[in-house]
Amino acid sequence: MPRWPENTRARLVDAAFGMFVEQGYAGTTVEQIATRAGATSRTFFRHFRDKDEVLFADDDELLPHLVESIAGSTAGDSGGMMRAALGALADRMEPGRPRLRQRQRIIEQDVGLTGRELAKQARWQHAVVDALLERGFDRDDAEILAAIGFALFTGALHEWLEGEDDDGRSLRDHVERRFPKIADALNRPVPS
Amino acid sequence: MPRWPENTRARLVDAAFGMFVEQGYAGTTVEQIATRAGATSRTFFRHFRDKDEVLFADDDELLPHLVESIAGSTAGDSGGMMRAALGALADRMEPGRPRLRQRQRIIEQDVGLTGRELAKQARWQHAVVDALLERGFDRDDAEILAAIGFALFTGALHEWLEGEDDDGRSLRDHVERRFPKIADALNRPVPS
DNA sequence: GGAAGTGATGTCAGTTTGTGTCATGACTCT
DNA sequence: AGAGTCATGACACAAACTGACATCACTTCC
Repeated sequence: MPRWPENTRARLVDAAFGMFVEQGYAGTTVEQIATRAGATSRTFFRHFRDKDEVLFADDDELLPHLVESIAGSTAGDSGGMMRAALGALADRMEPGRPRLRQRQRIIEQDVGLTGRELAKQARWQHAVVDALLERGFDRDDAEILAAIGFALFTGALHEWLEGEDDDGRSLRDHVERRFPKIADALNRPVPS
Repeated sequence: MPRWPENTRARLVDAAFGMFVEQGYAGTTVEQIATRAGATSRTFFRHFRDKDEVLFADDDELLPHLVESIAGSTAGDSGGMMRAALGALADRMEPGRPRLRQRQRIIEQDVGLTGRELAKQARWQHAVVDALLERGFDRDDAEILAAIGFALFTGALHEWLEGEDDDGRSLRDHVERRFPKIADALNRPVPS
């Protein structure tokens, strides 16, 4: 059914990651990416709103799962709930470590990219707050819970990305290690 | 001693805010800003790295005060310490409400600007973590405290910005109202 | 008091990002 | 076979930046 190469988008993503790693983000041109992928810069911009978005486009797949984890949780307290939800998220991210590490290094090169990553996290956090509200928490509690959860998760994520591939420590391990430290902020009963 | 108008930078900032309010961020050109300020776009880019930065340039003045609040705090527990530091920060921001509100509305228009604002907040949060480490907290505690503090402060900030100028509720009021909600996460003794 | 800096600004040409518009040509459907 | 679809290419263009050089009021030093 495909009339065209069909994987153009994937080829563009691969080319972009490759060139960003080799030449840095600012040092590579959309034109170069497109050429390497056998396409035109015009085609690049049809697939991705801007040069940035090639790094963020496939990111939002995980969010629905996270929200659903919270909506469908059977834990009795907020701590168990966040633990289960963030653990499941960690499991889904586990196989992507090499690519995520690459991506992380690219993003750190550029203030704009860093900002966009944070904006994405903020969107996620907001979605989690909504899910918690839906679940019956009041707004202040929901916001604090989400803030703590994300602070914890991003801390764990960075530690995990800095580790070696064969260090035997999963992202889930990193996440769960941190939970006891914040136990007293996370021991509220889930509203009935 | 000034050989040139000397306030070029300030004129550029004023022109930029004015045009962003009137025509939106994306809808105004650096050329237009520069012309309105009686300058050239080349001059604009000599004062500000990008079009964005005219909105963020003067922002980091407050950070040193915040860090110093924490370094010099005499409170005995983490809650009192954060309360004093964030309260002092709120006081310093109080007079700037109209401009801050303008700025907020401009930033909300654009994903990139939102991201940059978040990146700035992250830098601040990181500086606060460092200050807490310096003060003797362990890293995990410092990160959680800073995360909670910023979540609380930005929530209060948004509420305050949405209020009327004459509603008699200071930013400090908004901040302090939120403290009791998170008491159990903020009752750790300051390490000796 | 004049010569030699100094430093913010202007001018101009060029690259890169991003968009609007139309053409192309393989593929689908009837 | 003919009509329509649709991802892509080609071209032109605006706007965001950058590098190189010129200017010219003012300072400094002799």
